[in-house]
Amino acid sequence: MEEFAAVSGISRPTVSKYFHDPESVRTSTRERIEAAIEKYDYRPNIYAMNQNRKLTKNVGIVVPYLADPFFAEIARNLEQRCIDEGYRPTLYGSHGEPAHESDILDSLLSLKPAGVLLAPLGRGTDRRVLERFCKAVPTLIFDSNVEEFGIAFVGSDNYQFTSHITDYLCRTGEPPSFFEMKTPANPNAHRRRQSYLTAMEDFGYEPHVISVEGGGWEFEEIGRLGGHNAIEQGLFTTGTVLCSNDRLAIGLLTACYEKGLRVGRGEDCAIRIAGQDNHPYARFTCPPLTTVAHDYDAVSKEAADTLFAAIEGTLSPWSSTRFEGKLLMRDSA
Amino acid sequence: MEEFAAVSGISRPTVSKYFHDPESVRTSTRERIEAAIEKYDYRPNIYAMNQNRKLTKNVGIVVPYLADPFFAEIARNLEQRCIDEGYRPTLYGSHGEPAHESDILDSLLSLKPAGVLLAPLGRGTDRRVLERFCKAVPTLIFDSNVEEFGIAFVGSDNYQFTSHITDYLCRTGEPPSFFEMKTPANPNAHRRRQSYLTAMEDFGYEPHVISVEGGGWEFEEIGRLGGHNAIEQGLFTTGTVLCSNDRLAIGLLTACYEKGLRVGRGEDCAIRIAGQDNHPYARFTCPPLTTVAHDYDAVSKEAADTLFAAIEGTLSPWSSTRFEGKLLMRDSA
DNA sequence: ACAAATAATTTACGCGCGTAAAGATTTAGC
DNA sequence: GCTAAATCTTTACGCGCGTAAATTATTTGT
Repeated sequence: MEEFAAVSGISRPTVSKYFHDPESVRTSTRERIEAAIEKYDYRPNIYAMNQNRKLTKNVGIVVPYLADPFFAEIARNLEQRCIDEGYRPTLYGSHGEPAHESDILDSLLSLKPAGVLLAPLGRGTDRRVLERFCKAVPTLIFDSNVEEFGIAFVGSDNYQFTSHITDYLCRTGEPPSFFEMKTPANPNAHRRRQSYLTAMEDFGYEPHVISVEGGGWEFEEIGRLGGHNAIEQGLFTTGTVLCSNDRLAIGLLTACYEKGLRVGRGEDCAIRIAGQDNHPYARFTCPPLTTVAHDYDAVSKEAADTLFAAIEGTLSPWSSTRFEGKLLMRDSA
Repeated sequence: MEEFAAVSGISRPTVSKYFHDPESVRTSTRERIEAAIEKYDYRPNIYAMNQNRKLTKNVGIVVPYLADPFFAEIARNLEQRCIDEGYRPTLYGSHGEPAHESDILDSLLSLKPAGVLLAPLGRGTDRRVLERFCKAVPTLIFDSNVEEFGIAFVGSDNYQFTSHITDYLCRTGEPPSFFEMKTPANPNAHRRRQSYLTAMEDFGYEPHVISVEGGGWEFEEIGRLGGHNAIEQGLFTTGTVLCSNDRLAIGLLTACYEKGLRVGRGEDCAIRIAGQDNHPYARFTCPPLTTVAHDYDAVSKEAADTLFAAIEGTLSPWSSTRFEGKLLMRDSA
C-alpha cells in the first residue's frame, strides 16, 4: 500500500481511508485512486486489513443444511444482498449436526465478522454456545427462532401457513390428516402441528395427526417409508393429507406411486396431498404439489436489512417479524 | 499469544510452532500447550496468523451453482474431507454467472488459499482469469474440465455414462431419443451427446437428438417446456427418451404428466424416460428415475487427495481421472 | 477575497503473529 | 556417563495495514 500510494501520488492513510469506505474521500481523490487501482491492479491484503480493524466487512451466513434446496436458495438470496451492500459473505452449512454448528460459530468468532445471519438447527442447537456467540457478534436469527437470542428474528408465519392451507383443503374436499415427523429437528414443525389442530377444531372437524419415525435430514426417505406404513395401516382415513413440509410430501408422493395410489384432485384420484414451503421442486412433482409458499424475497430482505441496520449502529430492541405465506393451488390437492 | 505463552510456561515461538503444526513439538510440550488452551480458552488470531504465513490452511471450494443439489452434495462431501485433513474450507457458488465466478477467484486470490477445488462453469468460464489464478494457487478442477488448467482434473467418465445407459435402454426396449439443451453451459453435455451418437451407431440404430431452447440454470423448467413442445410435435418417435441429465428428466416427467402420458416400463405406459447423474431427487420422482450414478465418493476422495498431495509438495504432472458411473435401474425406464 | 470548514499529508506507533539466529536445555543412543 | 541430536528459549525484526495527532493544502460560503 505504501508503494501503491507513492506511485498514485496519494498518501497512504488516504488510500487506507478509501478502502475502508470509498465515499469518505473527496470525489477527485477517489477517481485518482480508482484509476491507479485499475492501472496497477492493486488490492489490499485482507488479513492485514482485518487484523486492526475493529469491524470487518465479513458477514457469515449459516444454514442447517446446504444440500436442502430451500436453504440453498435462501442462502443464495442473502449472499447477493450482502454483496450488494459491500459486505463479504461467507456461507456455512451445519450438516444437520449440532457439533458442527457449534464449530462454525466458534471459528466464525475468530473471523471477527461484522454480523451473522443464522438459521439455527433448532432443537439441536447448543444454547450456551449460541448465547455466548450472540453476545460477541450481531446475530440475526432467521427461519426458526431460538428463544430471543440475537438482535432479531425474521421468518415465516407458520401458524398462518398451516391454517391457510388447512382452510383451503377443508373447503375443497375432505378435511386433511396431518403428516409429520415424530421428532422434527425444526421448531417450526411444532407450530405447524399446533396450527393444524387449532384450525381443524375451528372448522369443527376431528384432527388426525400421523407422526412418523425417523431422524436426520433425509426427509424424502422418511416421508416415503412413513407413507408406506401409513397406507398399509389405513391411516389416511379422509383421503386428504397435509404434510408438515414439502420434502415429506415428496417422499409421500413416491410412496403413493409405489402403492399404486393415484394422487390429485380429480374424480379418479384416491388421495389428495399438500405440502408446505414451496420447495424449489414442488412445482415439478407428479402431480405438481399444492403448497404454501414462503415469501423468500421478503424474508431475506428483512433479514439482511435488519442486520445491516444493527451493524451500522441503529440499535433497536429485539423483535420478531414473520411473513405470511401464499397458497399455491396445484394439482396434487 | 505472548500472555498465553507466559502463563503456560512455554515460549511464544514454541506456541506459534504448535499452532502451525501440533506434531512439530515434543509430545510433552504439546500436552502442556493443549492443557493450557483448555484452561485459558486461547485461540490465535486468524488474520495475524495468515498475514505472515506463506501458506495458509484455507481451501476454497467453488461450484457453479450451490442451489443445485448435485453440487451441494459434492461440495458438502469435499468440505468434510478438507476439515478431516485440518484445512479450513470455504464454500462459494458462482450463481451460474461467469462474472461472479471471476469475482470469486479474484477475492480468493487475496485469501492466499493453500489450494482450491474448482468446478468451473464451463463454457462461460473466463479462460484468462482462470489461467492466471491457476498459476498463483494450486487448483484442482473437478466435474467439468477446462483445457488442461490447474494441477489435475477429476470427474466422471461421461462417455461411459451415456454409452452404458444407452446400451441398457436398447436392450430392454425401443432405442432412445436423446433429450438435451441446445446450448448447455456444461461441456459434459457435449460429451454425452457425442457418446449417444456413437453408441447408437454401434448398435445399428438411427440416432435422434432433440435439442431444446433455454438458458440459465433452471433445467427443470427448460425440460418441462421443451417436453411440451416435443410431445406436441411428436418428436419422441421411439417411446424412449434418454435425457442429458436428471434435472431435464425431472422437467420432462412433469411435462408428460401434464400431457397425460404415462411414464414407465410397464405395458400400459406410453413412454420410457431415463436421466443421468443420479440427482438426489431422482429416487423420489414418480416413477422413480432410471439413471446413471456418479461415484460421488470416489470423485471427491480423488479430488481432495490429489489437491492435498499437491499442497504438501508432491508435484506430479497434470493428469485427468474419470470415474465410471453405475446404472440404477428404476421404474421410469 | 477572506475566514471557516473540509480534506489530505506527514509522522509515528502498534496490532498479533511468523520467523530467523544464537544459545541453553533436554533427550536419545550407546 | 558421555556425546550428538533434537528441542526449547531468548532476542529481535518485520509483515501490511489501521489509526491518531499535528500540520498543511484545498474547498466552501459569503
